[in-house]
Amino acid sequence: MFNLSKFIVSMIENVDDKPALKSEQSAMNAITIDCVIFGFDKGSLEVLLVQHAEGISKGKWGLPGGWIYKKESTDNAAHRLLNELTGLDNIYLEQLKAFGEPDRFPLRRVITIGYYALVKREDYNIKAGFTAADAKWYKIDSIPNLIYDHNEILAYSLKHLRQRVRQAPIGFNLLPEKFTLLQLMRLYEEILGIEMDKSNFRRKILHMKLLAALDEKQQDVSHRAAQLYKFEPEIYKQLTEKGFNFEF
Amino acid sequence: MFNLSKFIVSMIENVDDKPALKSEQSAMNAITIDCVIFGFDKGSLEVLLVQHAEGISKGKWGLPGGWIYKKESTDNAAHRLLNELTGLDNIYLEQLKAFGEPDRFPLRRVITIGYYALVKREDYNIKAGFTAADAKWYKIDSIPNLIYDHNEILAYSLKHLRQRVRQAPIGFNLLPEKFTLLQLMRLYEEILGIEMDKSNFRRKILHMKLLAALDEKQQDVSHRAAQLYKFEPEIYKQLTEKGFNFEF
DNA sequence: TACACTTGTAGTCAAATTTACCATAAGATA
DNA sequence: TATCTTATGGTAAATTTGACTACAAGTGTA
Repeated sequence: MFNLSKFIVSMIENVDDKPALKSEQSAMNAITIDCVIFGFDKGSLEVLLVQHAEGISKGKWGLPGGWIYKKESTDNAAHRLLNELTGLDNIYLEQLKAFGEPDRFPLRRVITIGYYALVKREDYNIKAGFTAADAKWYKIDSIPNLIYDHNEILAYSLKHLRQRVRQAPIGFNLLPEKFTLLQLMRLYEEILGIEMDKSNFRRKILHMKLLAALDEKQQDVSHRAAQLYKFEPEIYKQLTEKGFNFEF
Repeated sequence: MFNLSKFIVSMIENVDDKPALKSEQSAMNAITIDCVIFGFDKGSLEVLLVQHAEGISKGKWGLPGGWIYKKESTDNAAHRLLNELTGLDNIYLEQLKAFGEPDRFPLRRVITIGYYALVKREDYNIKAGFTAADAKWYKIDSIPNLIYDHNEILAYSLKHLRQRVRQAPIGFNLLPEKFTLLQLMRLYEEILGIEMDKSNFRRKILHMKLLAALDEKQQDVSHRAAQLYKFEPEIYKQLTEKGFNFEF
């Protein structure tokens, strides 16, 4: 099987020895992209990390990343790298910021642009095509020591996510298409690290009119099945145009 | 007089002809910094622009910017450039994001990192040392066509400022040390483009306990002099640690 | 001095929202 | 049937918001 993460990481470490890319594309050589990929599984917020297979940091984990082709935008590069890693398209992806400490990369001066992505674990599990030895989901409260400044990038992205999730309904990108109100609440509780009241959360979120009740209920649960809802991007769009505030 | 903005801008345009920098420092060559410098004067939010003196975009205005030395962080580079331009230290400065469209710079592939700064106009007026022909404050509702993607960077920074100003009390950086509540309210009105109620604003902002009333009143006004206040960073720090929400 | 004018400051009150609860419903399981 | 778990609906007090009124403290002027 093609070992993707080894490929991605080795590109960076070996840049001084050989052409940066095995691809036909020519890439910029002082600037990279690193992605923090968030997932949500069984009540826990997780991050997808890849393992270094060779070089000075062999065996250590890091954020997936890579180089930017000269003819693509940085956003495109991030999408491309994400697709190469997970097989997913149309992922929610946003730039965080550039990380530019002069000594962040040991071999030479490389600035990296951090991105963060939110993926639905159900989609990911189906399409991902590499072994667990290469890439692995880590709970955010048990992240190992990462290469370079990747811990810093991760910490920043988490801080950013916590802020962002209060401003816009991006949390839905971490849930399945159909979800219950309690699932949604647990997601917010986990991301924000707070406890909420079921009943009040319910009233508040429904009052926003962002959710559409489906004609369906939860299946295979050993208790009363909850109503399933889906997120309505259309309505969100309408509301934001009128200056809408998404808060808890 | 040393023409600073000509210096700054020419560095970028002439990079193919000669060494990028007239300085002794060596700089990275595919990545720049551009700064959106906000000021607040007579009730209007303004931005400091510099004029191109030569090259293909002679006479056109743009954001002040420059190159990053190999041995300095991007944040340092932004502070240094800002200091070279305005003579100011300790300016409030934050990174926006990297702008990486492949054709944003016409001559070759250059990615720029956008920063935005908030300056007190009173400080600026004292120390700035170049002619009005080089650099000029523009009201945000009458920005001319700028070089490259600088209009886009400016638009993004404005959007960002509007969001940020609701999250954290950064607006104070645009006001003098001592200010009245009405001045502060006008600032928020201008930035957010809304109208507020004097009395309610007063109640709300004082309730946050972020302001300290000074033993001083406004001078030389032809009406009842208002109480002067100053911002208390200490208290803000305490409050943010407890999870504090700054909203209007 | 009296008066109008401007802005600052305090307070009121109804409406809306939040918070902390409680109560019941709807299943599943033993 | 009894019991357990989660879903869902509701209530009442506390708090916050928004619209508005009233008055205070100065300036400038007739």
